[in-house]
Amino acid sequence: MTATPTLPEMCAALGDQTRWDILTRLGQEAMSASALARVLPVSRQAIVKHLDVLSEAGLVAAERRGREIVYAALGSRLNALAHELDRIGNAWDARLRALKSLAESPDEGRPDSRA
Amino acid sequence: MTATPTLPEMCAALGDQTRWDILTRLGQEAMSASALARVLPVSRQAIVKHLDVLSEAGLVAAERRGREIVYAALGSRLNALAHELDRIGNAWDARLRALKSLAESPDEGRPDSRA
DNA sequence: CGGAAATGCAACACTGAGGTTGCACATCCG
DNA sequence: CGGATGTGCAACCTCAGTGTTGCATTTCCG
Repeated sequence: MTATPTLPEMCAALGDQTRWDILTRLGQEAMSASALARVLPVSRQAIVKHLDVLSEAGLVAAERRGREIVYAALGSRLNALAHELDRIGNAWDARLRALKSLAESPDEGRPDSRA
Repeated sequence: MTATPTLPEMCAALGDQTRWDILTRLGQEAMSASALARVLPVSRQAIVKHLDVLSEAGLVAAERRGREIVYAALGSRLNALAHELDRIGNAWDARLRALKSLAESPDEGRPDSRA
């Protein structure tokens, strides 16, 4: 979590099936990397790397508990991303609607080209 | 967009800076691959590949106009993705809140607090 | 018609993401 | 203490994604 991750970085962090597998588990129950490795069909080291990426994106929180480190999924970052994507999507569609209405109503301050 | 893209697939499509550059342009103005190649610092072929990915994800629409193919950014898919991410994020946080309240008041735990 | 402009197809190169294995180090528990 | 158990670090491998170049093909316009 060096700084606020960029939008592509956030999406890239979420663009991997294994990471979603991890997130799904962590969304149900906080657990350690070793525990995840026991449940998922990948090595612990791979899990650790994914957890690093997810942590960098602010999607998981790590908490040291004795000799193990327990991770939990954080919804807040995901909600923030969702909000941003929603805004962008609305902007695109607004643009499309504007173009469409312009095409459908030719007398909107546009020189007459037909009659 | 053969079938509904999976969540990781959608995010992966959005996990590239160049594709965001393309989407940003297409969100402002519909244009062809060649036109994009003139504006962006990558070759037309690279643009075409990215447009294929974006099209597969349902994020852009292609329309043939004469000898060229004009692409436009579609906000609807992005809004749908945003909605899904928001739901998931809320679920995670709900889980966290449930655990926290459970830990603080072990006797008054409620299994479901849905409104 | 003839050329400019756009797309389509294919082979190729390079980098990095994802994954593995092996071992060293830390930490808890019986 | 001593053995599990968990984490940390590093070298290594493989392949798909990103990008390039070159050329063939389609399509419009003067």
